[in-house]
Amino acid sequence: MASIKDVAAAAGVSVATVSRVLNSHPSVSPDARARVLGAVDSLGYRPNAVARSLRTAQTRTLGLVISDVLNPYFTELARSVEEEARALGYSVIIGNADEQPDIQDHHVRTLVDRRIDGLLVSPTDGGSPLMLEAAHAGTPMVFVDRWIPGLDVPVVRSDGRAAVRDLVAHLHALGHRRLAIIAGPAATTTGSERVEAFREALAAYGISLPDAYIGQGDFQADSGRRATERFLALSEPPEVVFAADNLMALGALDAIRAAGLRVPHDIGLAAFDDIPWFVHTDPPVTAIAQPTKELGRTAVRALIDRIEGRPPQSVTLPARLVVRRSCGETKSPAPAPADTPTATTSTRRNP
Amino acid sequence: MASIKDVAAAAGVSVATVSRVLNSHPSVSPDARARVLGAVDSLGYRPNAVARSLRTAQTRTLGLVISDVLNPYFTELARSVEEEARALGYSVIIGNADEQPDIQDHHVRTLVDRRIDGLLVSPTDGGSPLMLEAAHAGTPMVFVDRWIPGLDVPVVRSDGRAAVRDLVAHLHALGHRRLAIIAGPAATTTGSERVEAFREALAAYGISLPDAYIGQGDFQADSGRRATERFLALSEPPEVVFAADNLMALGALDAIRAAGLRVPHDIGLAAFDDIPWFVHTDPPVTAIAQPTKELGRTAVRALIDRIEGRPPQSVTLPARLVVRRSCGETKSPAPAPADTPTATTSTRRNP
DNA sequence: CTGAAAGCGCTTACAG
DNA sequence: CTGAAAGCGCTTACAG
Repeated sequence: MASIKDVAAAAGVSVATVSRVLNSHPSVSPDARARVLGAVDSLGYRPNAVARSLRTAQTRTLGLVISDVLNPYFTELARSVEEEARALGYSVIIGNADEQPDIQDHHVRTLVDRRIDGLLVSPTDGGSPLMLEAAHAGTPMVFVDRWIPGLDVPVVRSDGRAAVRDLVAHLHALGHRRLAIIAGPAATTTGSERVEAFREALAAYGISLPDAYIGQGDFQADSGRRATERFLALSEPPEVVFAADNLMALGALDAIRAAGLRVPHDIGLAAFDDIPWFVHTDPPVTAIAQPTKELGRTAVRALIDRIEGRPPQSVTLPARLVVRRSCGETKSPAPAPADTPTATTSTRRNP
Repeated sequence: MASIKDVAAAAGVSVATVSRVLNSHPSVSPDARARVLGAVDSLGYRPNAVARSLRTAQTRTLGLVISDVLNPYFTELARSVEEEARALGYSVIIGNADEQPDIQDHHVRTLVDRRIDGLLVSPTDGGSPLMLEAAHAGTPMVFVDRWIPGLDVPVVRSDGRAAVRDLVAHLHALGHRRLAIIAGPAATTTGSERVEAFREALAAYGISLPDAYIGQGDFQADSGRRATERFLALSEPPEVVFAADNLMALGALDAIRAAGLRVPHDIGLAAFDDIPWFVHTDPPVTAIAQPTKELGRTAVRALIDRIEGRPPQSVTLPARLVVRRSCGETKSPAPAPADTPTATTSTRRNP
């Protein structure tokens, strides 16, 4: 592959001049510029980004470590992050932790070794030593979705508290009183917060959340399945199960179906995180939708602010309830047609 | 951040010795090794991968350019690629082309500029000049899923021909004769091949595939919706619609629902590419499943073979039909229970 | 076993 | 406007 030396030789100038042309430095004669551009063209020269990074100490690359790529929520987040980063002149390298702290650490280490300019993380756990070290070592960092308390790292996330209250109001209006939740790992913020929000919302109706109605999941489908099986085996099973993410909801659907029961006739189901497929499940699933695309964009901007020396900001965006049919039909006024089929493609449009 | 010089100074040795310890070169005295390791530890030193890459002319990084991350098929492919690459000591940088040739080219260019060791591509089009150049310029390259004919680049893909024949046999047995397809872009191999496979399979039953029954899609949900609307507006609409990927099937479901029709009662639906959600749609969707995980693994191995100078091999793996209920119920022997709820998590297990 | 030195491909003061 | 030179952080023959 041609190097800057080859270009300089072909153009009959020094490598310094080639570099200046390449970086649109003003003081280059039109003649030299033309000769360099000609040489670049005929040699098919492309600057070596590795060498450039070594010299300038910046890679124009962002790292994104997410908990699980197979989770459509994170896929959409990753897409929006990459889109915004690209628009701002950065590339992004995605690391998939697969909800495993050691894989997460592997990615963080690799990313830091490659000297990425900044790191976007949705931590899988409460904070491994490596993650804490990275945060303190001064790698510009921003948390998205999940975060680690006690660190001086900006957080971009959404607040589902109000939406969970709306959900509980909806369930209560439908006459449901025995309400259970499948929680995520307590070590994650989204794991514990969603349970707390649910518990508080129930309390407002004088409903308690007994331990038997708290299933311990890990945000993966299998755990949703197991938790639901346990609920169904109870002498008094819940009337509605609220899964703290979409994969556990999928597992819950599996378990309910395997037990020969029907949603919502025999048991209701709701989920945190909305995805296009929920419009098409049997029945369509009532869910809490995060402003995922906006979250990704905002997180990138916050990180780049930090990288470029501007004060970064933590941002919290509201989530909203999308009522469908999986908890039973509302008898009263029809629910707002919030999700026409076009919901599928909403991710393709800018708000 | 500490550099190799700092470590050398702290350990009282030369940078050459530090480098030898880091790369487990045999000829280092135990004493020197211990002092270096101690210094590395106390300084929290991590080698700069950028500098190392510049020097060794290898990045131990693979590029993967896929057509659409939001398509669960590609997400799963990407995951399997990353997993296998990691196991073999490589990182992977994913570029999402979003089915747009110019974005695809952007990623190819960026990846080549970063001097990735090899490129895995599922091309969005018939071959942009840049892609052809990259292939000829000697960047080790392997095509996955889709490929560009006429290039000397190994291809790892799956053959759906037999599965499409099984599908047509299934539809024929159910009494369906008016069969339509929503095709992908003709410029992609998977776009054209699936139509041809379908046409051939129909021919075996003396059924023709009229132009009106070929919807032109682009592998995105919206195009599936529009094509289906057009089918439904026909004076003689098809009895079954076969979507060439899962997103267009989702769009078809939308259109059918919007028209107030039911699947399979009013119209049948089948899809190429199986995904966990198809078990839970209303009704569960009959689909052709690719060995996606295996495809990703095989592609990585082929690419690394090429990178490390071993002769790489093209591989074609068979796809298989998974019968569910979206084309009507089989009256005769119940279909094999190929997809119990555990299908959801099958991607978590090794075959 | 060890170190001095060259060099990977760039960028950027510095001097002219 | 231009070039010679230093240097980013490594690795690796080469000589001892």
